[in-house]
Amino acid sequence: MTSKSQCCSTLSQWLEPDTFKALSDPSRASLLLQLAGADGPQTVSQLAAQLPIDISVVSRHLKILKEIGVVSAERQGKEILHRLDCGDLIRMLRNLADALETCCPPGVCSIEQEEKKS
Amino acid sequence: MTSKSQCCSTLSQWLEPDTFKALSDPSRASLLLQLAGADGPQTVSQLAAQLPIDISVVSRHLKILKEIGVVSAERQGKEILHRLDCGDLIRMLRNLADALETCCPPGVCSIEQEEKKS
DNA sequence: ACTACATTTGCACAATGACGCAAGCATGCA
DNA sequence: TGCATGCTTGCGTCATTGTGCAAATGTAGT
Repeated sequence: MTSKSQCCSTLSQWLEPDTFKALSDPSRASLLLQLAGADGPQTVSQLAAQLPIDISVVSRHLKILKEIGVVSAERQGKEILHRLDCGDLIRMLRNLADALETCCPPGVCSIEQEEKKS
Repeated sequence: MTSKSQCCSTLSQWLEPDTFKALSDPSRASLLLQLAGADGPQTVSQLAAQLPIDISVVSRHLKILKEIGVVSAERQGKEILHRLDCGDLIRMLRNLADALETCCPPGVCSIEQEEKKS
């Protein structure tokens, strides 16, 4: 009923632990960076060649990234091409930022509220 | 030199595994929601009372949330008041969203690129 | 059908992290 | 100084997860 409980439900909607967990591994972050930096879709082998981990591990990491929808894959002959597909992630990040801003605007949740610091 | 490598460095700047790791735990997400829903700063005891975990665990979770700067604390007598302080997080989320959008605009990284689907 | 290449899966192991309990530390009050 | 209250830290335990190797699966070409 209050705007507090309102913003809280909106916030919980975007505070998805599973998505954050998928992004919390350094190897997976490196994979995302590689995909972002490449000028075309990349095979598992190509991605594994740039990382100090086994190709089987890369395969598993890519599976996790596909599950949260930031990477999409497409078979092409013997190879499987991977590319970034982060439209959903971008929307989620912006919605979360908006929800946080609504929940705790500057001067309400931060200390500056009463200290008027500096 | 290319816009690809440019966006890639910007992206890596905001793809911080530690921050995501801190947000990837359900108990910590609950704590953030509680802080967002409360109308004032909360003590450790108050927060622990709403969760099915020991107060010592809550204390540790709050420490992690303080380390990434989404929660700030202030001693008041025997109690320690916690509040959301998510300005930095909001900025990080928006910067990451912008970096992702620059790196992989619709039609470049997603499959729609060549399929022009539907 | 056989072979070569690309990827995934089963298995074992080590590292990490969440958890509860008990003890320790800090603050305020009698 | 002694005691009660609020929080943090040390320690042991258990579940999860990242990892490599080897075997299995899938695909294309001979």
